[in-house]
Amino acid sequence: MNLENTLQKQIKQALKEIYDFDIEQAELQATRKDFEGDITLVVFPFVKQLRKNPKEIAENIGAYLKENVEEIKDYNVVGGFLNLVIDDVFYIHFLKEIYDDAHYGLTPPDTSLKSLMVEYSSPNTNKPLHLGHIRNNLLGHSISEIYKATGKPVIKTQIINDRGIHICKSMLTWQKFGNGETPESSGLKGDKLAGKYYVKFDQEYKKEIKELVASGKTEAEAKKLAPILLEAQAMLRKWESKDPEVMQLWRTMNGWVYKGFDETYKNLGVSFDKNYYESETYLLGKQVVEEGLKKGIFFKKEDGSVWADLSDEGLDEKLLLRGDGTSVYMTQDIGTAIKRFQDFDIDSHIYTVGNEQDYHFQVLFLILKKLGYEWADKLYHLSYGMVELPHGKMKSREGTVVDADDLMIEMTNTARKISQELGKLEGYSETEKESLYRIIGLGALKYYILKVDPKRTILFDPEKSIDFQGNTGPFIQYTYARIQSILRSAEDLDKKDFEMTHLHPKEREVIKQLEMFPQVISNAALQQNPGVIANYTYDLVKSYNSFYQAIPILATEDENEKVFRVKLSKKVGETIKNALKLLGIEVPERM
RNA sequence: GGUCGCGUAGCUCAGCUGGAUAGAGCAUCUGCCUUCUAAGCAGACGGUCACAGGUUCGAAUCCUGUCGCGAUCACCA
Repeated sequence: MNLENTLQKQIKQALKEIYDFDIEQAELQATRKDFEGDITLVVFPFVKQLRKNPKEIAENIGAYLKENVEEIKDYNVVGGFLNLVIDDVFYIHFLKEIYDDAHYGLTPPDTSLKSLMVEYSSPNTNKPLHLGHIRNNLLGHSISEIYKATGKPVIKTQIINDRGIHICKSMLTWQKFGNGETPESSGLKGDKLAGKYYVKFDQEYKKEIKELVASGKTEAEAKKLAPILLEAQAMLRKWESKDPEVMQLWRTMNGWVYKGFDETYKNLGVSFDKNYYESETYLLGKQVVEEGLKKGIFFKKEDGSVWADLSDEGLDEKLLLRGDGTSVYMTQDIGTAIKRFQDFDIDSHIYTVGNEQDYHFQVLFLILKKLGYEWADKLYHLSYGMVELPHGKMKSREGTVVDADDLMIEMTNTARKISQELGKLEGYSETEKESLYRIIGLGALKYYILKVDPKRTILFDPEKSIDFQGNTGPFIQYTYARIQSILRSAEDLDKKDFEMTHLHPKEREVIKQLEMFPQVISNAALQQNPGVIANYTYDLVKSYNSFYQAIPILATEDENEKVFRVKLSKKVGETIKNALKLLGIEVPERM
């Protein structure tokens, strides 16, 4: 039983015995730094019913707890706050207790639970990944890791938007202007090559619009009549009728793109257990919608289009099938969701998708509920804010995107530059150094993005580099490296035993941070917010650094204390590593 | 216009399931490397928690309204 539970129980007992009063839950919080104590009970909530003054209640409970709970050494009362002082021995025992568990805080996979599916990334195959995708991927990957750490089995997936007019645009311009260019012949990554022709399409399209407007058409007409657009639309129709030549081109170009994506994913450190392809799933929802129509859940309009009426839920009517019977985005997502619950033994699903689609998911979940799927209540939209540049949103057609690959390279370069200036890597081979620069550079990038609450917009200024000092990934990694340095010279001290009864305040502070880790993980899962882990890790590291700087470790005279401090350091290092792993951040042995 | 989200120090962000005097980092300034890695530590400066009401013993946190920013309300995905 942990301390918090013990206290809850004893406080209940105290109120019962002293005042014959029952409570559900006592309000406990960490004691503010300016007061003596570790845990504080807020007694205000009882004041009204007990008709006693807060100070008196707090004094009585305090005396009772000091008497009956061995971990409580002392107490003091400030206003309606009962500050409890925990015995150092409790914290010392606590460290001993968790010391041998290398997975402290992490719950092993509970195979009796059904899995959670997490969808993220979900790119279009006509252009490379950019900073927005990086945020998406990091969030999806991290939330998967966090759930796993709570014991929940997780299946990671993406839906690849591999069909549609946007892909035909790239295909068409490649056919017209590409002269057979391939990733091999051009040295370009496959996704970059496809993206190049997507941009080319837009340029040609704009040129044609200009010409049409010059010849007397209105802008609106010109946009519809531009020959290159008509050609792309014709290509899409050919694709839908499985024209062999178009299919061949489509497969080839998508193949290039997948290879490019794989490289980016690998560099970013994310992966998927199962890929879904829109070309294979886009027709899935139709049947379900037609059945829903028969059951009267949906309705048909005069032109034959099918709709869901969500006005009872305060929303509008939503189109599910076009007048010509073809499906729309919503129809596909209905089908895909159902298929996923058929394909896998899952009971819940998280969609990592930008907040511009909040409405879409609100509607999707409602419709699935109307269709009677009991799992509809366990669908979540992990909605995150856009990554904006100083001049607004990124637009791939206008070339104002921050490319994912370029950014990762740039971060690695910055790490290299800083590291070389500091010059602390004597004895490392070039390969080791390069690997280290990558770990640090990506650590900075990932932490920078994940520490922010997902729902907030991130402003990214390419002119200002991402920090490597202060509340950053490298600061945390640096602390880890420092600890490893100590352990390398500590010989076998970390395996010895120690006896102690008193702690330095800095030591206390560090152990108190360690104690919070399991709770932090479940909080992060509950809030679906990796930032909770990031901020916790930062606090842990700050308290460790303060300890590190204030008191000697290896130079400690007393053998017991020395062993204790080495073990405390090792445990902090382990926890940093485990916490950063939840963010997809690696940890260096030196830096 | 309807709906949803956001607004905390010069900048970037915590805190928001109500509790004590609102916290970090960056930037600016002061100290600390002949002792375990200075990507660090100790400290100073910096706030009308957008604004106005309300609920409460207590509000940055909950409710209502106003203002500002953003998203969305496609037979696009």
